[in-house]
Amino acid sequence: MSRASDHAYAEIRSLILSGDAPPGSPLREEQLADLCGVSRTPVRDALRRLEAELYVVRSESQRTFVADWSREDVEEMFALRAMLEAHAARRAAERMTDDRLAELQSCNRAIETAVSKAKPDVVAFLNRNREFHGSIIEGASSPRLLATLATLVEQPIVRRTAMHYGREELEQSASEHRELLKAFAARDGEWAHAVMTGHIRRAFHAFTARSDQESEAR
Amino acid sequence: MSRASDHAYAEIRSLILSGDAPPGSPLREEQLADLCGVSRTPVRDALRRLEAELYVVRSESQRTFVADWSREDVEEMFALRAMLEAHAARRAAERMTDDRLAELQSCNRAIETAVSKAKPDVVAFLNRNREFHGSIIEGASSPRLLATLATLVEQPIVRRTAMHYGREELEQSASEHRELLKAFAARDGEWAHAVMTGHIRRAFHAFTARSDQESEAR
DNA sequence: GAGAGATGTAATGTATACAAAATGGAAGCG
DNA sequence: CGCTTCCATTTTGTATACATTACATCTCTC
Repeated sequence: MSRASDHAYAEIRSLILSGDAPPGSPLREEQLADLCGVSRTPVRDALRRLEAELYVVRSESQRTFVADWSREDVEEMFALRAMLEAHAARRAAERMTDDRLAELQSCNRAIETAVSKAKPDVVAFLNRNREFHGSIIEGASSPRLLATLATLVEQPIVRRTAMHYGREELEQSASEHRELLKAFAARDGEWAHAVMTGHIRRAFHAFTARSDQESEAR
Repeated sequence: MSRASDHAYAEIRSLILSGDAPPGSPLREEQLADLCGVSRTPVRDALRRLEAELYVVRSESQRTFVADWSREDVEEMFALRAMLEAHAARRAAERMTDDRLAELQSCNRAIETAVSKAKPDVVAFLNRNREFHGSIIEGASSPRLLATLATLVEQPIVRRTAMHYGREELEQSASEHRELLKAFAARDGEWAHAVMTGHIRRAFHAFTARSDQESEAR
């Protein structure tokens, strides 16, 4: 897409992900326009995209706010993600090519490298992890599914989960990916489905445990 | 939402659903603006919404076209819908209130009335059917799920499926709804899940059979 | 003093003009 | 004769000004 609109999208998204614009805080078009150095038109465009991707919500009076996810929302999001990604994993296993398998293996090696460092490289983990899951969805060869998933997988919550991962959880994640690769190598759809379900469910509980811990700290 | 933007949305959507703008045909902003009697700004807004709801697609050069669903796309859409609505049905059954149950029963009575007429009232069927499914999704009490589903359920394909239903298929659909109501009355999540899965799968096969038939006719 | 209504302020919605980009066709070249 | 390149035209992107709507505060009445 065009420059100004893309720039506004990236800028606002990063505001949200960094926490500079915390959940529930209002987003005024003119303020964002000034911040990005563009006019309101591309900002409105960016906000629409962010709304479709559930980063922001609009009140009935059309004011925009950073999305605030309740515990139930998060639970439901993980449940949906588990269903959808497990479905994608099954389809991907049934359609697995040698090329894609090699790509996935190489991707997970990069994840393991990022994790095994003295100070785990969480940003690299996140990027490679997204690449890994994205490649599986691609391998399911259903573009509509892909579009639907992309809006769920790329949620702030997911990123925050991993941002707070400890080494143990990061290694667990990479190990689950290895299991998934075995299922793919065997072209076993049911196996891949089951492993992916477990992978997402574990991530859910890691998130819940972490946020309970944070609540206590307060 | 505001008047002009809403109007443009409704107008363009109806262009697509009616078939006046067939799949693959280009949608030019200025032309649509003239048609709706508004400026390009609200038209752009409407197109963005329609894009998020998969009614239209944008080429890499940002031109907009009416979405063209391949057979695989349709198959995948139904598979996702089955998963998601069955999930919603399970949750709804587990949370079913007497009020909602009564509402659903009344809704399905309206469907049966529409179906049993000498000349089945397909438009009424469609509206009530959407109400029925919408109420179930609401009863699942997970707003994010609802938003995701709405984009899938309201697809042109779904509408066209029913538009081509014969009396037998319409009655079958109403009868499946009755079965679903029994599962809800029993607050049996698993039962509701199973019935809903069958309901959507049958709709899928009704659609495939119908479109195969149309292909032959050509 | 409390509540309802009005009014000013601040936000979003819309229209229009201009800028940039892409497409398609024509002309020139091999 | 086919291909490429360039230019005209069409289409979308952006900025800005103005209109409209929502919100908050203030005042007036009970």
